[in-house]
Amino acid sequence: MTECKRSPCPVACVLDILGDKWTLLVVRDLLFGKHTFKAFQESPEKIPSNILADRLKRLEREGVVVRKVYQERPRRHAYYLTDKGKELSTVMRSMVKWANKYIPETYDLKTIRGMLKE
Amino acid sequence: MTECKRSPCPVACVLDILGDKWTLLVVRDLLFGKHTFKAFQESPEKIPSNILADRLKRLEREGVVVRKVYQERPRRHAYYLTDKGKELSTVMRSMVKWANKYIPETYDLKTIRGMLKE
DNA sequence: TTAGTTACTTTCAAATAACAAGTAACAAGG
DNA sequence: CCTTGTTACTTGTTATTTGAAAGTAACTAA
Repeated sequence: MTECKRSPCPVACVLDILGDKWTLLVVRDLLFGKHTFKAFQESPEKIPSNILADRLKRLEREGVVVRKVYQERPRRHAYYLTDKGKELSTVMRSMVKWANKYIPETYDLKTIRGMLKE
Repeated sequence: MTECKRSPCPVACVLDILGDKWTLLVVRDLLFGKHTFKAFQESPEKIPSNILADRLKRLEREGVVVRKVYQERPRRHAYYLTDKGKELSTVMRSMVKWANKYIPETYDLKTIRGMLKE
């Protein structure tokens, strides 16, 4: 079973998992304590529901996220980061540092955490 | 002039610039000393030429890259990272660290540097 | 019975990506 | 000169992905 990736470059491999406009925002929400489909949808960027469903599936397949039943009747699921997922916090923080330095009017992490809670 | 971004979240803003499968590979090549259109095309992931042209334009517009004439007759250009671009090395390194830990058979930075030189 | 909630899936036009081929501006060789 | 080669793109053309809206399933509560 040959794993089919573009190249053995770690950057390319990360981009095969996270290289799009939405995936890392879901990871951000998970890191900030959001766990349900609805909660992700309510974030300020307003991710379309079909894209969200697709990205959650992909993250689960990649072992970044696990899905757990949190309620029977009606059956409802919640999403959690695995250790692999949790360690993306370092990648995210380096991005935040860069953005705060070079992109005007971006909030810092604390402010964002506040925004997502409301 | 209201800047039109999805949200003031630094993660979202970074993804508006780098959130796709190719852009950060061009930045990687630049960090590793590649500077010409042809050199980027020769990297192992084989970026299509129209996508490369588009990404270089976008990176220039975002102030991550500058284009300089390195030869008149025929006129030829080379691309270089600005300070803003160079500081993406920290983001890239955090990705490499994560990939080396969680994605099997990814090379380390030194090996990749070697691959890109040949 | 009707409305509301959550977690999706489906539909479809529009945008984007991938692949192949073409072009411009020269240089070098025969 | 004329052809071949090189670099840096651009232009089609087709394939895939996206995004907005609407629909569905399985309930709960009024």
